[in-house]
Amino acid sequence: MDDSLCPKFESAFELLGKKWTGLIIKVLLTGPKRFKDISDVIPAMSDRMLSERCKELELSGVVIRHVYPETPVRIEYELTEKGKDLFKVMEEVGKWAEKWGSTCP
Amino acid sequence: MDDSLCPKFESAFELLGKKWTGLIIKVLLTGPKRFKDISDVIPAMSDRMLSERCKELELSGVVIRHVYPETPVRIEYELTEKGKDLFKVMEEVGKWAEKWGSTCP
DNA sequence: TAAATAACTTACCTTTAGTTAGTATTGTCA
DNA sequence: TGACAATACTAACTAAAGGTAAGTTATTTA
Repeated sequence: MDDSLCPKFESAFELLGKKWTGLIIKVLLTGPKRFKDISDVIPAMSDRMLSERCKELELSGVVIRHVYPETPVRIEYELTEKGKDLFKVMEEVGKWAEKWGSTCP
Repeated sequence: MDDSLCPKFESAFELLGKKWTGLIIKVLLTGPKRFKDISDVIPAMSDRMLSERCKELELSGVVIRHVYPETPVRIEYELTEKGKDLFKVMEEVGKWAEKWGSTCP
């Protein structure tokens, strides 16, 4: 049988298999958020990382960055359709996490 | 509303949010595999990484390491119930990857 | 006897992530 | 007015993770 991995699957995990990415997406599934809002929910993550991940996620088409030219300027990050489509993935991760609590067997 | 992240969810992503982990689990979902078999399916990953990840996955109760004292000794890695339970997650990642091909919006 | 295979380990170096501090812009407080 | 605070970053530096290549042990095959 063909056990070789699908390249699409591999590239999905280039995204999800990076530190913080999953958590950022999870947070954005609750609606568009400002930089500060995301960083408040994930305090262990540094601003530098959040900034870097947001750029990567924008590049890969998972989030859009909205600039509202108010005073002071407001910037929001929102999931695209592609991003919102990760809902099911996150839901299953949530169920698994709930069931197994993680760490101990 | 409470947007704070569940610690269980966070710790799930300490596992999945690491390079190679997702791919190794995906491979093991097709059945128990030897070290060499896994490394053949994921050629971009080094032996050092596979060795390190296998230990981590064993520690977190996702895989069991079977030693068959034949000559030469045969070692197989198999998913535990906890590991097999990630099937749904992987299935959803697969669907998403299939739909969005990854990278371009 | 030489070379090969499985399952790792070690040493070394590069890339990624973490920490701390700083910047530009605007707003608020005394 | 002047000091301080908030937002959304960036820069500089250190620490940790990952990559590369070679070595190890035991056994088997040519």
